[in-house]
Amino acid sequence: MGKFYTTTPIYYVNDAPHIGHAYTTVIGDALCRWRRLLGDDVLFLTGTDEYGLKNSQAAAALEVHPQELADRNSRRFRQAWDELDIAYDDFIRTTEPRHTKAVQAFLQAIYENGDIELGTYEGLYCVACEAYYNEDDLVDGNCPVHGRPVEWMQEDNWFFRLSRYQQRLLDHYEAHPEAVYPTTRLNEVLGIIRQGLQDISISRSSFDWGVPLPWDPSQVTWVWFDALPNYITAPGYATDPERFAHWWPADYHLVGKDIIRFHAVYWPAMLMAAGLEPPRCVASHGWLLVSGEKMSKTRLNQIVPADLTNDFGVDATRYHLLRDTPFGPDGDFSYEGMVARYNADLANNLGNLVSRVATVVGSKCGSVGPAPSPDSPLREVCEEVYAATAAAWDRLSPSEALEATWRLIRETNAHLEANEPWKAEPGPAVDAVLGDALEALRVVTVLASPAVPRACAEIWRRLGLPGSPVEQRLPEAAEWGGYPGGRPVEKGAPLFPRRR
RNA sequence: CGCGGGGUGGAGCAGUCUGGUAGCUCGUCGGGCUCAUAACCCGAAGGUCGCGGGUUCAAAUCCCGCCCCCGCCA
Repeated sequence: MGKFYTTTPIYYVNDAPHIGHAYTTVIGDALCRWRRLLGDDVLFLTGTDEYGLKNSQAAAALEVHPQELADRNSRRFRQAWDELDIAYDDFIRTTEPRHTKAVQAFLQAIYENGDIELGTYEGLYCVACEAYYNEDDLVDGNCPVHGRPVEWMQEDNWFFRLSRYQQRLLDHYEAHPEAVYPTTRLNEVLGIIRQGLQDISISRSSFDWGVPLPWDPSQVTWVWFDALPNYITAPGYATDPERFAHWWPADYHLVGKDIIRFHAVYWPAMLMAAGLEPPRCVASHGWLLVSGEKMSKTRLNQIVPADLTNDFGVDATRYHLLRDTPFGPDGDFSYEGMVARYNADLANNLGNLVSRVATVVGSKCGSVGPAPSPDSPLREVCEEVYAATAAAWDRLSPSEALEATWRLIRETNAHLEANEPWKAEPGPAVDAVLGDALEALRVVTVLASPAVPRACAEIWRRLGLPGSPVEQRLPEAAEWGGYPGGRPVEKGAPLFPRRR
């Protein structure tokens, strides 16, 4: 089995977690859970981005030290992920010593390769963006993104010679078109590169909340140049070369479409400049919109994960994020949509199937689950469903993976309907039908466990199976006939009570 | 201006690369079932696939033009 290293962006700590952050993180978590089922050696990394002018200013406004604000908000992200059952392997904070060490080694390597040089930067600067603007980019003299006044800034800065990497990046993407996903984003990235790359200023002397440049401690590293290397810090760059060699390059950097430029243009060039391999794939998803609008603090339309987990539960929240929005385009989140999806897929299909099977096993089999029949018509469905589910996860399409898995639930409902075991006298025929249903549920429970881990563990238990779904290994665990029979089956309360 | 994406039954999507009965989920209507969380199953209605040309025996699918929506240009 292979290694599988996947990252989420590290989240900026001047903001509280909302479902946009949760969306990326849940996708990464489910994907990694899937790979663990396949037996892969998995490293799933998330964390927080804590340096930079914005954090410094946010802290000043609260009259606390930036580190204190970072501590406070980083904890909020951890809590949010705990509440969503995110099984990260490492949670990195850019203010940790291990990261400082890695960033400085990384910068030094690029510096020694001659791709960081001194220059002068002056211009109109938006503090919120931490970026300079041309005058004609401004809207009414204000930042086009934030609508706030810009400031005239001038500094002697260190520049990364990004312009030297234009051709190498194009060559890289020609050789590895799979390195940006989906293809529409690759086209966008190629467009950005072909339009010409400018050298970028990577240091700041105007404030000190950042990683000092190793050769010029009067300057701190620009926040993006410090943030991106978190992906190499965690697997051990500059601290554990052997471990780093095992994990790098990353298999997936999951990112929102707004930061594709940083991840698919700057970051690969930075890695090349430091003599490292670029990531295997930068996978960019769209935004979760709320009523067609981007979530933002100023619009006050942010939805925090706890709003949903308190109301619907952890599994339902995870399921909705994974199932409702295809990976790639923007998706629109709505409460109504979530209720509809919850009722249709979780309550009416999965939850109700568990209930009806358990009830009939109770009345016809004395609550002892019979074994499935080897030649069940569901057997072929099960094989097709596994193949489709696995293929969908492989192409980073959780919504399709779940859609595929749910087909087995529908077919099982139909199979029960066709045989009506509740009408028949107890006996081998009834046993076979119910054994088939139990077996289908067993497979569903394994396949759906990356998305809805709690419910799947509970169903597993109610079926009388030993261990838990996460201990199973694919593809064997999806092969027909794994339900042993003779196990006590428990009815239990509805897993997903119908809403409204 | 340029670059990229999108426009498919009431809603949300797939199909477009590799032309050839337009598929899925939800919703609606009719029927069945009454084991189950008024859930489940079967069937039906509903689309000139943004518009106009072209290529072809045949186009949602290829080509040309246009309209509308969105994103990128930090």
